[in-house]
Amino acid sequence: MKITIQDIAHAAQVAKSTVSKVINDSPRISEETKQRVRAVMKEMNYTPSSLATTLAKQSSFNLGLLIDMSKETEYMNPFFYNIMVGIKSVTGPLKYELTLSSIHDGGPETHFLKRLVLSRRIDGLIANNAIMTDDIAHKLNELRFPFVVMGEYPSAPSTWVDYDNREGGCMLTEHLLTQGYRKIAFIGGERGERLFEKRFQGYAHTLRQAGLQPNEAHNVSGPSDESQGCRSVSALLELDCASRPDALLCMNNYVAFGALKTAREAGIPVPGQLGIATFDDYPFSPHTSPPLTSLHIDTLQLGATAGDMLMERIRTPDSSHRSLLLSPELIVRESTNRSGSPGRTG
Amino acid sequence: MKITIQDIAHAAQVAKSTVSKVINDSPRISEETKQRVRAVMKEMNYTPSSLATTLAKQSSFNLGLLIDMSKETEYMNPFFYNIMVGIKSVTGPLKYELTLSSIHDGGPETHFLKRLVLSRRIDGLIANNAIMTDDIAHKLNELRFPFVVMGEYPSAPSTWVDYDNREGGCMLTEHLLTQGYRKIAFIGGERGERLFEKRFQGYAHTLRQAGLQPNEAHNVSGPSDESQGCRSVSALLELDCASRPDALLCMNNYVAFGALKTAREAGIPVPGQLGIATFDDYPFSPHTSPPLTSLHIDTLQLGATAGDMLMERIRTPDSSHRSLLLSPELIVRESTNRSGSPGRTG
DNA sequence: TTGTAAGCGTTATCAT
DNA sequence: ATGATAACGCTTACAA
Repeated sequence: MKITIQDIAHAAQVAKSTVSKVINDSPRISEETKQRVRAVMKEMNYTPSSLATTLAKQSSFNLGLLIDMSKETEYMNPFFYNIMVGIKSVTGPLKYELTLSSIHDGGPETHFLKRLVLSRRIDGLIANNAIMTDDIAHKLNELRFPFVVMGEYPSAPSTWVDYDNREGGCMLTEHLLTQGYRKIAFIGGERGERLFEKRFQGYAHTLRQAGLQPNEAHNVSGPSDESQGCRSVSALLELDCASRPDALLCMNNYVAFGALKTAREAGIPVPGQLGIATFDDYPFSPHTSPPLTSLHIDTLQLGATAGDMLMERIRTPDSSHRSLLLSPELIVRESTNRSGSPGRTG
Repeated sequence: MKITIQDIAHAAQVAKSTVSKVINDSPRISEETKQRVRAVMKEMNYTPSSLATTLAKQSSFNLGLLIDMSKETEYMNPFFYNIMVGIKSVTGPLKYELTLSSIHDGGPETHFLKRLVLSRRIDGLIANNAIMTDDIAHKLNELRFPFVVMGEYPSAPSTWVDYDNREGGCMLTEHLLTQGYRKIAFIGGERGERLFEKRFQGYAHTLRQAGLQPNEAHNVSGPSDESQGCRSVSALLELDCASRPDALLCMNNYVAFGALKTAREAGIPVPGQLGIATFDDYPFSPHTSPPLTSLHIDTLQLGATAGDMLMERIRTPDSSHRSLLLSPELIVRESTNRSGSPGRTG
């Protein structure tokens, strides 16, 4: 037998509307009544039904986090927990719950738009850019439904946050140049991948600023995994002294790990003869020998920012869209530390 | 202007109760009427409000996944995504949503029991054993609220799943013995840690079965991180030939990584002079040189099983509690491969 | 300051 | 096979 607002009203000798006002701490209720009603609520161990509240208030106080669980994006897996904690850290205190949803849940029949948005199960949505489409964005805008995209999404009006991958490319390249490296190769990733394009842009830009330019011979694109790192280094070692790189910029930890391993096997001293820097600080960077200079992304911060932006859109759904690029952090470690040594390679 | 069941009723010239029956595909409605009503619904782009359905049905069709976000358990972080996908893979098709919750959300004032359970926001709960207490378990049982614990939880009546850590300890030890290793040290972890106790039990048991026993001199407990792996190996290398171990069983990948690194620096060949096996296959095991023999835990399967068990409890809340130990998988790699060589160490 | 009554959008129970 | 009507448990004008 569960107790309702009605029961409290009876027990406290007031109308149920009065109880409701007490629950919501309305200023038009006397302190005395509040005390009494609260006492009764506590006494009877009463908790309002969110099912009813939700219907009456026409708001679920629930947010959606939408991802595509069918593809295991290398990206989401390790970072998901942090992103989620980041989101909750700002939405939790505001009493919002967070519902996880995969686009393809419940069969292709039930699009998430129906399942979550139109059915009013959620008040707002955070979605990865990997699953966002212009259609969806337009539809959401049309419905004036609050949403935030995680990851750049410039192709349709939307509010999004991302880390600045281009700037990241600049930072790493800049660092390598400062350390005296001059022939820097970018390894891992392929033309057409959003992440690669941005990062490579930053790299190329910074090189040109320094009066250098990407060496065509260094062009070894491919998947961003360990074996690609190995292959890249093997290939680059074949080059003649003049064009052989003295530093590597890696797409991620796996590529860097493979590169480091192959370099070691080839007897090339790192960082002495070959500097290695990489995007991401997880999972290997702090652990390798030598530890890798890397570009750290605060995924907790990313989630928190997405949460902030979503709350703002919920408050003011008609405000204009905005987007934000967060700055990554360069973590300098031994793999690029050539300070002191003039470091001529060849 | 959002359209309700009433609007559909009008447009289709039927009572709203009829529309409701069509929505729920009641058999007492003529095929003809169904067609017509469905057409209208599609036409008007109608989606039932889950807020209303939920109140009428007295069920939220929502499950809770409860964790403690304030402590970053090494455990949850990398595995969270898989666990979650596992849960969704079984609950999603059954039309349940999954709500993530931290125990401490919304201030200490609002206990999750109130926030989620008593308020009826969720129909069932999956919780990590790290946050479960006997109090909570009793309370949930008292409320006849369906819940499943992830990780062993024998101290109070509950339904739980876990991987069999004791068996894991047996499997790894057994494997090392089979490879001809005889002086096996267990490194990483500390007395009192649930995980350590179980794993160590399996290890010790298998040794004794083989007529051996844990060498007291091998006792180097401590945190389960890389530096502990390094320290342990350094310490063990100090021992005289007789008691120096010929194989290591590591609490996790970080310990193993540290051990491997130190062994290499000391010029000890792995697996020739020292075999190394470890719990967990993430994040290093497949990538090290040599790759590590490890005990893999299918976290997706863990989530899926928890989901299954929860659905069962929701269907039959009064069935008796049960618990399940899943078997881990041994992945043999080079770090323990001494086949062919008699492998005497000293 | 408190009470009355009409929603909120469904489902469920009866009649018909 | 369909329709009225009462729940479901809370909020919110509007009255008193």
